Amino acid sequence: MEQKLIIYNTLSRKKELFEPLNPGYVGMYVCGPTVYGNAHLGHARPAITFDLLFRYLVHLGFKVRYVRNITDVGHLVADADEGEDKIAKKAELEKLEPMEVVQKYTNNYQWNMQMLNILPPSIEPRASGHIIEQIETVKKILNSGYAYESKGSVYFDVEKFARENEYGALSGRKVDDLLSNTRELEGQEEKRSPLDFAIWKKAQPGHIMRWPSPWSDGFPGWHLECTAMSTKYLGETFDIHGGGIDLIFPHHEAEIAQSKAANGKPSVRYWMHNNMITLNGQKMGKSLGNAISLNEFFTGSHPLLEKAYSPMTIRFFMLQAHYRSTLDFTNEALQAAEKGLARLMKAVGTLETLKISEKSTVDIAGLKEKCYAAMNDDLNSPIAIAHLFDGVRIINSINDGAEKINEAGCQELKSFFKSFIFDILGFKQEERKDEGGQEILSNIVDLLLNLRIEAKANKDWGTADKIRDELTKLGFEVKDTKDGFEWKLKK
RNA sequence: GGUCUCUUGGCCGAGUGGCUAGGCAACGGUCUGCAAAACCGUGUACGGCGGUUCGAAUCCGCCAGAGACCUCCA
Repeated sequence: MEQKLIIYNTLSRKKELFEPLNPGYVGMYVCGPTVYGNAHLGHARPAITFDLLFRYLVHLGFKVRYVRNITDVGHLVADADEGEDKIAKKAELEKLEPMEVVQKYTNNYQWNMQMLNILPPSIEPRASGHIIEQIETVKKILNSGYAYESKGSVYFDVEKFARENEYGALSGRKVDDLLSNTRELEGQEEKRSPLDFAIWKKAQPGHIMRWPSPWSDGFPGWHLECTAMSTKYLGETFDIHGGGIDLIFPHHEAEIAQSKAANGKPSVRYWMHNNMITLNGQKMGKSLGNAISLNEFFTGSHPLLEKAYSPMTIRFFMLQAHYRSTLDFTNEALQAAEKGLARLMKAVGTLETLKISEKSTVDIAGLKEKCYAAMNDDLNSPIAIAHLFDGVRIINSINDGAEKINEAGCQELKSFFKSFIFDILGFKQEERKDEGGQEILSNIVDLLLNLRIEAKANKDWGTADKIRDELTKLGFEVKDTKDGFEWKLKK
């Protein structure tokens, strides 16, 4: 663990040396998806960002517990007063059990993540499986005096909390500013202040997702699950909390307040946030209606896509940008990424066949150092990848005889190059899909046999026989017919 | 309206006071009967106008444009 990892902490707005609470161990929590639709390109960004962090921490020798939740309850649809949550609404539309909807999209998400070669987290807890913990958290917050019950719902008292604690540090917001900006929404008379948010919500009569609690039959508030589950699995204070930059306010700010109110101390030491994917300069988001699902990327079935893009192309595309920058999606950029990745992977193959020389003319140790330096500087994967392409040039130059490498250098190059590409950046060799392979094969055999007909017409019996004999050797049965040929593949 | 961020060569994207990533495309070369592929090589760009400085894409100010958050959102 001689590498010094620096990460950007959203809370301090500075790059800080990462030092875990318990030496050698890291606890990290990342906000996962709300499973009410297929995962889109935007979901891939935090998943890949924090997969990179997870992989790198493990590579450095840390023992990491990585928790990424599945939100399957509690998020309210646009109007807070309706009390109808996203999952239930979708269930109504699709005439499915809420848990059926949740399962379907959870499966889809996990499958997409697997395609992207994202390692499964250590624990993937579901909000619906932690209702008891969330009720306990509500009780703790009530006991600390920072929440109040109102008509069966329980609200977090933001103004009281802010008077006695720091509130808004993560997002840089002040309570006064927030108050002056608040829109008046209907049906908020249960709350003392518009800034207050529900930590327990009484279910309306028609609401299907509901659980008993001391206050009402209802469901937990939409920020509470992360507090309850991170505390349960990582402790009251833990190292890293990640998520999309759009979650900073109000979600993460609410989490900070809830944890402090419930446990009396700050919960998270390093806050990390990935930036957004844009499409034609606009944020890609489900609610904006411009989200392209990962399934659509993998199959090319979206009007905006010129072709299908493989999971590894998408992974490479994202890692070629820093996680804290916005990344603009275009077909051109994705196709550039596809070609670049192919060149990188090809060099990995070439690496296996390099000729060893007595002396070495290349500096492998320096290259390796630069790659680590890039990763240590707030996971600068684009720089690391740039250096790996220097490695590609070195490998190709050795292969061409322009440079030389000795046995030790070659071993070092192989081990570090592969560990960066496969273990840390998480790329994998993709097999070409064999879809249409049969059709292509068939076309090729037809092509050969048509050539044979030409040869026969020219009385070039040598060529004609050669084609038939070679095909036979390969396992084909070729028969001449009156007006052409027939063939089939034996076995 | 409030808060914040961004503007880099044909495209995507790093960097951030002097050493001027990388990928794709383009161009040149090697190879090849020709072509393709592959490989090697080549690119002084940082929105505009001022200022600070020996020196600025990098710091400061103004202007223009774009975006994010303020509401569910990755």
